[in-house]
Amino acid sequence: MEDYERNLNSLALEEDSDVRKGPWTEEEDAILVNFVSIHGDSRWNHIARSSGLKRTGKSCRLRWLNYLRPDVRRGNITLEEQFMILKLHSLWGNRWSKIAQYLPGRTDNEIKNYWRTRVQKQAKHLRCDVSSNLFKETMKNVWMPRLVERINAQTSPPTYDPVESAVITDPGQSIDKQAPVEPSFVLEPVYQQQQFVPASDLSATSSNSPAEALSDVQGRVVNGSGYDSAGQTGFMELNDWGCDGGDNLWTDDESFWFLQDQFCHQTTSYSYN
DNA sequence: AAACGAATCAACCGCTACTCT
DNA sequence: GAGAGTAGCGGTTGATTCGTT
Repeated sequence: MEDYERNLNSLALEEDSDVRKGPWTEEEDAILVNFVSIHGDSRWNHIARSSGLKRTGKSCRLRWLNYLRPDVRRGNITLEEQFMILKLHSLWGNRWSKIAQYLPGRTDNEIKNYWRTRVQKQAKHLRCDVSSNLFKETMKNVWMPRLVERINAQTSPPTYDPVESAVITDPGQSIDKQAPVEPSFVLEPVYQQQQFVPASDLSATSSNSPAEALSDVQGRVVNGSGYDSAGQTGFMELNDWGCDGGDNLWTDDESFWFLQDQFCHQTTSYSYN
């Protein structure tokens, strides 16, 4: 009996040591991409076994979803995406995968990381809890309006080429081929004249869809048909409005002191016409 | 140039929900 | 309806990168 148990344990150890963990190699990536192209992106345990990859199905799935999927977007979170994350998080909380559905190409992992590293960090600086009403109010009344301001301040609208279905940030330069094809929403070119609702209304909305949520604050509804039958939106063609990837609300000291000042005095002095 | 701490993000883990037999 | 297998989600960890001294 003891021998039997010992054998079982050693077998388990063998199996454990046979499973690869840690960073994926290019070779593994290539194998996984190949198998997914043949078998589709489901039945991950089957893919893991039949591909010869010494990975778990779970690991394969994660690698595909977060990295290898062709529509994964790379680069910094844009101001518009930051706004959407704050807005949707205020509606749904830590429902990362749900939030990610409305930020095409962004993964739940990425959004979760963004929240933890940027947003929670600011909360820590301000010595308050992210779940506190005070923090939520600050986000609603200060940070989100601040984001809206900065989005508005971006001056050069992109050219949308319906033929290429891609955003051309500079007509002289190459087209961003990563841009989603056939976006359901396109910001109107006159967005610089958008009228924004008062900051205090930002979370007062009962809207349950991101398109509504966004239009709540933009005042001006974006073009497009909304959601497909699966409830998935094509989102807005918002990326790269002349926003170089480093443009981040949370990283400059000026923002921090500004926010801290606002936070301490609990003033809400924003209004939009 | 080196050392160190902070920030970032890919990957893992545990759990729950769902599907199939 | 029960149980097994699998997919998906959110929390956490740890390796790597970046910035500062």
